[in-house]
Amino acid sequence: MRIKSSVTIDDVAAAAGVSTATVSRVLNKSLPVVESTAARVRAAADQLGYVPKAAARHLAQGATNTLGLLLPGVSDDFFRPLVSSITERAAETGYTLLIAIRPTGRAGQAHQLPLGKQNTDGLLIFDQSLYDGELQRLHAIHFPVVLLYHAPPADLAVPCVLIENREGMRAITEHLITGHGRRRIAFLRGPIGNEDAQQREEGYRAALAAHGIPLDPTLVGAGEFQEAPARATVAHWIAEGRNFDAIVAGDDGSAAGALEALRQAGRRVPHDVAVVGFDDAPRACYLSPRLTTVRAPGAAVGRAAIDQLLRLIAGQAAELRTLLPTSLVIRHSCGCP
Amino acid sequence: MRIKSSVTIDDVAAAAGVSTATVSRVLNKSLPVVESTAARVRAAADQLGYVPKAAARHLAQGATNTLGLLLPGVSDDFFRPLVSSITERAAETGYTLLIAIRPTGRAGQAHQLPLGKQNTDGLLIFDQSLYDGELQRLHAIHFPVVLLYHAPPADLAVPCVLIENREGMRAITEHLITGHGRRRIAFLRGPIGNEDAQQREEGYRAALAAHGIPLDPTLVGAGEFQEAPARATVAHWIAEGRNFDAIVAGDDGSAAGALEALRQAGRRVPHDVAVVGFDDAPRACYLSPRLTTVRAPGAAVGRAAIDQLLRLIAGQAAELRTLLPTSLVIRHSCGCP
DNA sequence: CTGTTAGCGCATTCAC
DNA sequence: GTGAATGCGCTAACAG
Repeated sequence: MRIKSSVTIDDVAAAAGVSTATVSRVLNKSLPVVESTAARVRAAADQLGYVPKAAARHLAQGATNTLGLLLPGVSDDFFRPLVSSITERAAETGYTLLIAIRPTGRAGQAHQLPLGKQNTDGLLIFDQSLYDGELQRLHAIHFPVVLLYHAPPADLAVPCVLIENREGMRAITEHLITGHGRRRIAFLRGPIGNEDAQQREEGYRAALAAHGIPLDPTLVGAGEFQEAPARATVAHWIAEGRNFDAIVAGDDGSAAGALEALRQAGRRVPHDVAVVGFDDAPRACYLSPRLTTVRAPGAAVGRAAIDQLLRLIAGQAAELRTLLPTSLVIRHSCGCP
Repeated sequence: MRIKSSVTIDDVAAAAGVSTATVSRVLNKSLPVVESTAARVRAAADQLGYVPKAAARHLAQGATNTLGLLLPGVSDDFFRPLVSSITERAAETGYTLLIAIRPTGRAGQAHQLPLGKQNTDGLLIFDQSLYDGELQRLHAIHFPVVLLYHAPPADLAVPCVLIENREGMRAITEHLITGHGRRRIAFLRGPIGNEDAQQREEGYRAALAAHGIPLDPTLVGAGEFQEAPARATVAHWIAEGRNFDAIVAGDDGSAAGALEALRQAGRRVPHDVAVVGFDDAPRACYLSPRLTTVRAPGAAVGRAAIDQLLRLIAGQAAELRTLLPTSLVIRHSCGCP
């Protein structure tokens, strides 16, 4: 004889003197039940501390009521608003959120995704390095997926939510030119192959071109979206005696690195060199001087992505491409008072 | 007639010409199977793209193979190493991690925890504001729970993983006294009722007492573990002309606030006033001067907590109280070169 | 070593 | 409105 380990719907039904079907109906409000018996059921459930077991309902319903979020790591400041908004939205819509973080180091290795049809109803993917093969497989079985901050391969019609990298970077570079009269503007690139990095660089180039400033290749270096490489690059420029009066960093992390290199070399910011970043990461306003940057609308991206995902799950058509605007955040590192 | 929506174990069994039991045994390596048929099964599974449905195995096994992590928010830098280590460890041990973040604003409201027996095998809780009632209920049904960074109510034998707040703060305060000759040392308290805050203040007081420095109540103010309140407090002290040559901040966030207030008032750090923090948050080394602080071993806490939790899940006894050491991180804000 | 069978706990038909 | 019966997909006995 087995021991009943936890209270099930049967216990509640017995206690309330009704069938399990009725208990289910009351608790899920799926069908009308006479109020008097409904009350009995609720009382019994409450009294026994009954909580429906997720696995059982998932199995019975064929849905998990769970959304998955795939992240490349938790190490970046950048994620915070994004993850917050996704968390909230999922809760609001009654979904459980399963977050998986890609194991470090395991690059290119074919491995099974921890999240998928087996445990979620849909997936939010923010991971550029995701196997295209995986994505293809997911798409082939019509599994609901929305990409965050990056576009799918051209032949795959997977909805994505993007931000206006190009326009944001163009605008902030232009601000340096027209607002502060800078002409020798250096650029700290993000990782090669990274979409955001690519688009941001385009924006930088577009602004120069629009104002008749020729691109000086010796003023474009690796920032890698990280502090250390950016610092090294700028230190190298200084050591070589390159002449620049502003630095446009690919993101706020590399802006921090630039600031540091400048400080060590005794260059004053923004007086000698103006510096701007991208993302408006939480750090941005702790840097000194406070960093002028482009705000990436993380929270909005999260909300939009969940909305599209829910649409897919509901079998409706989703926006294939949601483009969210960025905005300038003027602080002091550009030279504004 | 229903349409089979996704490939199940039956499909694999049919394709391989074996029973579902054998498929299960091969895929879970739960019992030996002749290699030749095992290979057939694997091939079939692979070919069909079979992925066992989590809900079904959970239901059949009576376990979810899932661990829950309850966080108060994602807004704090402090979490990063902690969450990373928990994530990794869970993956290493073959568990799925379900992260829930307490909905903002819903204070004191009796609400059902999103995580519990219904969807996890055990819970890691880092949320001081958790209803004691909830904790009691969990404990009553012997549900595996480990508390992070805070102790359970005295009458509840729930394992917890703590760090040496008191000793860490004592040591860093002493460093200011013996290493840099400071005597007028102010303190920026954390939130009232917060355990960490309380213990850290004890450490501060202990160091003063040990060196015969009387506690000056006018030099103890609210830091709230946040930048803005700390800045306000220090600005107020300065405006009032209070005399101090060092500030011990309850955490790195309030240290940042202190630094800012000092800078605005033209006080030089560390020359005029030394400043130290607690946590060694990622920000700490971006502050200027780089912040001397106490390292809270976030990653170690995560690993220890998971290990204890797995022990509980396995039905073994767990350490009721794991105390992890903190360590001094000497940078420049204390006056060291 | 392998196939057969019986649930796991719940939602959901179908009858009444 | 309500109860009885069925099945979701899988694992774990139990036989063989």
